[in-house]
Amino acid sequence: MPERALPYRPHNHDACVSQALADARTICREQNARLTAIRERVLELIWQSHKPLGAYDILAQLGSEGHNAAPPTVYRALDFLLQYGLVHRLASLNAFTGCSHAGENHHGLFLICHQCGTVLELESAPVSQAIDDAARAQAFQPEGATLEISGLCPRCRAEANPGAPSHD
Amino acid sequence: MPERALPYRPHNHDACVSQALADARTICREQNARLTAIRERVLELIWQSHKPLGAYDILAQLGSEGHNAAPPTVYRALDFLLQYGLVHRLASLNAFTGCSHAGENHHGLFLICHQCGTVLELESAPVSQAIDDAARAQAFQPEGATLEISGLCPRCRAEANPGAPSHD
DNA sequence: GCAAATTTGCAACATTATAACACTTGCTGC
DNA sequence: GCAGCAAGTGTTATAATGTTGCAAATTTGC
Repeated sequence: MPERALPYRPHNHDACVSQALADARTICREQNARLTAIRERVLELIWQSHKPLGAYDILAQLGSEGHNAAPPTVYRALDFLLQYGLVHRLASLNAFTGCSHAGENHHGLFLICHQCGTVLELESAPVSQAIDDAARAQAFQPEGATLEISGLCPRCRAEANPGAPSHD
Repeated sequence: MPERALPYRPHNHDACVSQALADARTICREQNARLTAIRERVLELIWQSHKPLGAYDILAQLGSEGHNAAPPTVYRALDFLLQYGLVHRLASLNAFTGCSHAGENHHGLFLICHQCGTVLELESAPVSQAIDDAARAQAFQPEGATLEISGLCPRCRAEANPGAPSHD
């Protein structure tokens, strides 16, 4: 599997989108789930950038392209996409972002730039392990995680402090 | 400093509350912040249990005791309490919980029982470290964290599976 | 084709949070 | 004490986010 492009660096974003859509189609086919036109369109809108989209942003975009949808339409599509792990909801932003590890059954760790809004999803075994240990130490049985880190992405960091070297 | 009682175990909860209020008064005095009647009352309501409270729950409780407040009153009190680290907001629940490490300038890790609603706040150096490492590996500069783990607390685990031994 | 199940459309509504502006309270310097 | 100012509170209205319930349309399995 090819390394995915980092959202921070310029990349052929159309390729991101078509890859995500192709993955989604595969996953849905395998699980006998129906990736209907609306669901696919919502997924595509979410993938239009690496910035999370609110449900009402999606609604507005659908509206501006003639599909006059009501909130439940969007929320149902989002529920479906969440259920199949194709998108994530970012609780700290009330917004949705495309899942870059679709099909891997994971809890992501999200790095959210409060400057430009870009989100990078990571998997980190050490983080998962540390959390699991901490929970176990309290006899707590973890089932789901919301891990959202807010800060400055490398690009915005560089802008804020142009002299500093980049460890990129 | 005495070990704090665990929310999961029966404890003298009045002591939790009065400790929290005393801490709050100290912190506010030190920082020349005004812990007014409303702010203190909101803090007390939040500490009434180890279950997070929604802003509108607080509003309702204030109402039921004759103080007919409007949403901004509650949200302003909450903003104040958040600012001085006396409460935390749980993004995954849209609710507020008392900070059990007030004054320590920290990001908590929250273990949220989806059965009984109880929340335990932890500090975990290994978790913080792992997250910091993961962020740094992406040249991302972390500033704030939302770490909320949903699962089963020991008490509810025991109820769900009475035969299992407790590693308490 | 047809019955059943799933999906979508739609209207209304619920919940969470904020804006704007007037009024009150408490502090500061004199 | 008290004028003047900043901080805090009250009140109304409204914005933003998310859900319920039911009917119509579409798809699926047979």
